[in-house]
Amino acid sequence: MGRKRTKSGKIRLAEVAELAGVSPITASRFFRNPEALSVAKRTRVESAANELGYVPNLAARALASQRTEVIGVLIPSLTNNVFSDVLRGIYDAYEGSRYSIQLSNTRYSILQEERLLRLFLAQKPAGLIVTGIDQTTESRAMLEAADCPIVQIMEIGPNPVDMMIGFSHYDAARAAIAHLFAQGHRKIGFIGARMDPRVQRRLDGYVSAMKEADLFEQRLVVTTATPTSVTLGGTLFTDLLGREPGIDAVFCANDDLALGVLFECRRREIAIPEQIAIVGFNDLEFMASAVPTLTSVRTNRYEMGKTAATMLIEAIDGRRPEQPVLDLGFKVIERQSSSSRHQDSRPAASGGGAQNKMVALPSGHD
Amino acid sequence: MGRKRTKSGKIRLAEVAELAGVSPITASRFFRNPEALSVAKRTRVESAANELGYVPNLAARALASQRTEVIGVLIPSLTNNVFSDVLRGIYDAYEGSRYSIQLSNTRYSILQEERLLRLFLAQKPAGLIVTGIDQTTESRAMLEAADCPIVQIMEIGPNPVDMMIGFSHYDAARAAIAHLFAQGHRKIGFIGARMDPRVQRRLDGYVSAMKEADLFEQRLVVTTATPTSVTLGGTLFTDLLGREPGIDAVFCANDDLALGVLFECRRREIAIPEQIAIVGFNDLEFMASAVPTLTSVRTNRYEMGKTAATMLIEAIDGRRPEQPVLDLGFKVIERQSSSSRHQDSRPAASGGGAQNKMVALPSGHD
DNA sequence: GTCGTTGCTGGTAGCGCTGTCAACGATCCT
DNA sequence: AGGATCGTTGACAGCGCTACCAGCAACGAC
Repeated sequence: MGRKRTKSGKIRLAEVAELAGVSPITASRFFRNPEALSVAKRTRVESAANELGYVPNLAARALASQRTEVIGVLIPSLTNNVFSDVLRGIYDAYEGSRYSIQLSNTRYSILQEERLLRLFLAQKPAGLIVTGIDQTTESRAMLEAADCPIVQIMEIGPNPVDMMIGFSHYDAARAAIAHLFAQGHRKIGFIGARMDPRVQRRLDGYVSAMKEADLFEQRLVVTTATPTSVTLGGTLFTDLLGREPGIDAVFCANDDLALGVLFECRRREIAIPEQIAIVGFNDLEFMASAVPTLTSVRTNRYEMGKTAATMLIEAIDGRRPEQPVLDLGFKVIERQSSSSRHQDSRPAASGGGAQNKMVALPSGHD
Repeated sequence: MGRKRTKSGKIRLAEVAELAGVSPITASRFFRNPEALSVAKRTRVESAANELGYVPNLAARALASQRTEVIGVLIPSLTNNVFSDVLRGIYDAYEGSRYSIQLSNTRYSILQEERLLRLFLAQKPAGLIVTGIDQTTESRAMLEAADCPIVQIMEIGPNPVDMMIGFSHYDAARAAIAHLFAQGHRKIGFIGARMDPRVQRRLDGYVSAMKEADLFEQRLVVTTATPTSVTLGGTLFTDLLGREPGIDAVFCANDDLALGVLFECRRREIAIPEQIAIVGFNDLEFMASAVPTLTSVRTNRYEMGKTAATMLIEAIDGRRPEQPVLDLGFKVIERQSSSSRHQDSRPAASGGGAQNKMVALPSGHD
């Protein structure tokens, strides 16, 4: 009871209050809701805090207030370029806000995701960002029972838990195939790696487009559960050529694979796009400077992360978006690898909310 | 005072203790040091906790124990492949441990790093991982005053704050140039982007090697503060060719730039390696499957992250490594792009602790 | 002049857990 | 047998902050 000022050299709120000549609770309010103080006390507390170099104890705050200022982020991979762009957007959006990010890696396992979710929710996060729409039943139940805002990112689908931001991988794949059709290609192969739910939906889009044109054959599809890589692109393409030497185009489920195909074609002296056209997915930076330049489906990954984080913060602060489901769309960027005219960077088909407009959830494909 | 059992439906340690028929403090000990309990009580508490689905309140624990189980990680970039590999190693090492990771992005700014450090240290982290050895004086002082283990990663140098794990970028660059000399190259250009301290040291290594051979010329060096990209590799290479058309090799400060150079050469129909040899840095996955395959300096990024995290946890638990500075070394992976013999993947020079052995800090270059 | 009403401030009482120390029986040694 | 030691357990008192509610002055409406 008799303790006073710094007991172990560290500055507590009580010290700040004492220096400012106010009660601790008034000093506390200064940090949470400065407007509630009179201007005189506000400046007194502020200068006292600065003078002492006060930094609040987050653990004490969390314990007393029964909530944390932590945002949980669950992503499947730290390595994949796609997620690093999303993450960058998320971190950028939180810059300067009072929230901090707790990142965890599910390694593409929904069981791992469930385990992490349980851990996160026990600490009462201020909000949660989760990847995709394929949670376990248990995870889904926990998410719905959670009393914090939640954003699902990377794709859109029916029945959002709360908010959702992404685009239709299915439609994007269909647009890529439509582009190849428009260029006169018919025997179009598909190569995919990892085959997580989003890659699977790209495959579904490919299959549906091919079936509609009555061109689908199972042997045009080569996939593997192995994580993606450039080298793997070459391997899968070799496999595809072995099964069906007569293909005239390849749709790659991501750009790493597409680059691998490019190199494999070079190795085999296959002319691109004359003999085989290539279309990738994600439009990573290198696609535009490859030789030949590579067509890809551009996705707005950075914006996705940034917008998700922004929406989440707004929702935490009580300002829920009028439209909780946001389709960020995609755009087929036509380049030399699929253009008979050898032109560069002509935007072709696009879909969803490509102009970053808020749009209603398009009727899902399932 | 009169409260009892779940006040708001949530399970506290007190509930677990009550169900197990022990005092709260005994239940608390079960989670921190199970060996201190008799086997009978241990199993009783364990089953009670499982039955109730107890999850400890981390904020309360942190407040009461005056320490957190959070490891702070400060890295300059989330986008750069190099750091995502390191991060993956760090996250893998923490998997299953009781620590959690708090990641922050300094954006290559040592002032930002200082700000973040202040924030982190105020929360009494269990340990800290920081990138590089170029902190501000203020940051350095804070790190030295911190009462938690600290690992500096990515490079090694004199005067570690505490522990250190990395390799000599200077020596690695010298080895790359030595390799090019051995292949008969003399007019060797350097291209570099971002020019963070580690890239700068690679440049220093290049300069010293060239000067020793009396081959250095300022116009062979093209650098920019712009962040790296494949496209930028082509641009810088174009610039270099403009200044000195007679170059016979390029040492690229990273692999993205090298890939850009490869494409630019293809565009200009410059034969690799006959007309110009290319050497990259980091040995990213795609280097081995490019056409031609690209020589690079392999660095052990994943191991670096994993080992750093492991060392840190050990140190937190009181088992300090006998050798606090660990040189993970590098290896020049010779491939077609710099080999007159057109062979693939012949390891050439290597340096530092390339065999993952603990080695003493080699005498620094500065 | 009285009665709200508003704006600001402070006191009290914990949030859920753990550090410290004391107490206890059991075990060991001389 | 007596004392010392060890292993195990529990009581107490906070950790630093905030939720809640009460108090008080200033003000306006009637």
